[in-house]
Amino acid sequence: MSKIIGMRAGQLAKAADVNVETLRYYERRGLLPEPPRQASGYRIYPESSIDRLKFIKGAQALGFTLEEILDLLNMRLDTDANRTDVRKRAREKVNHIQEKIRALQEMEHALNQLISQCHGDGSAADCPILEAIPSFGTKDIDNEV
Amino acid sequence: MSKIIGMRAGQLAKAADVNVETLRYYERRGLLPEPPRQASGYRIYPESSIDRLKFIKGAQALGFTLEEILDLLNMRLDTDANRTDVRKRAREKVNHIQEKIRALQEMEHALNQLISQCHGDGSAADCPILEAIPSFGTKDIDNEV
DNA sequence: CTTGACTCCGTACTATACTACGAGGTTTAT
DNA sequence: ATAAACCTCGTAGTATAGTACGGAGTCAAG
Repeated sequence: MSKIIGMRAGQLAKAADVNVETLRYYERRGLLPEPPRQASGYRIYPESSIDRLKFIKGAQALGFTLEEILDLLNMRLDTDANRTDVRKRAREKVNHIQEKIRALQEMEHALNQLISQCHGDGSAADCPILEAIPSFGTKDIDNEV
Repeated sequence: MSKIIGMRAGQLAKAADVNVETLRYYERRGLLPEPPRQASGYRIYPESSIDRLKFIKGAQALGFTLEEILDLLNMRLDTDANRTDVRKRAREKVNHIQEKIRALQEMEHALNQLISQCHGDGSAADCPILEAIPSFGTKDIDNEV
């Protein structure tokens, strides 16, 4: 008797540090493909689901919406699109990501300014942050991927 | 007769590309300081409000919550905290930002992989993305600032 | 001196992304 | 074989971040 390899909802949820309900939610949203079922109806997830969930969580923390993440994940599956299209869309996403990186670097720089300007151990009343970064936020960073 | 310099809600909203209602919402949340009022009760915003709003919008697009942004903005105003504390908190935020940058760079790398692997002009069926980034998402990036 | 655009306020509604609930069936350890 | 633990589903509730509404007051142009 060969046992089907894979994990159940609870195990996956624990491994990826998400709520079990979130798995169903992502399945509905198309972020997590419908896994095979046991005779009982129980879902059996492959190990790779853990990485997929971590990818989703990571991308979210970077300001991508589930919609955008879906788009990222499905890029390779869009068989209607030809490779020229995929490359074009990928390049757009790269640009968008570079914008985000640039903005984060400005923020990092501003905080480092704050750290160096805010020396000694007195009151913090005069330590600036927004003032340290007049350039930040002047370029539009929207969430379009 | 000297006129009070500043802009009204509608002008600020337009300049910063946000909804007028959002201004009131941010005011309630403490993200936008309560501006002075005209005799009529109309708010008069200083020019600097535009930058503040753009900062907020930019930070949001990078995955920061309003709560976290408030924390960033108020860092310099926390007169209870001493400079040693502010520096410590700023360093934590810098680390967090560096994590985000690193993750975005991985994503960028993965997309560039996709672009180079997905050459020619045939079907996009076999162009990978998640597969191109086995390492992505293995390190936790939560939203704690 | 009126008309239209703008602003005020409280409150209610919406979208996104979960998260919980409850009734019932399944699996597993004792 | 039975109880604890787990899973199924639809549906309902929550948190965050706006966004809209509507009645009333204000301001500027004609």
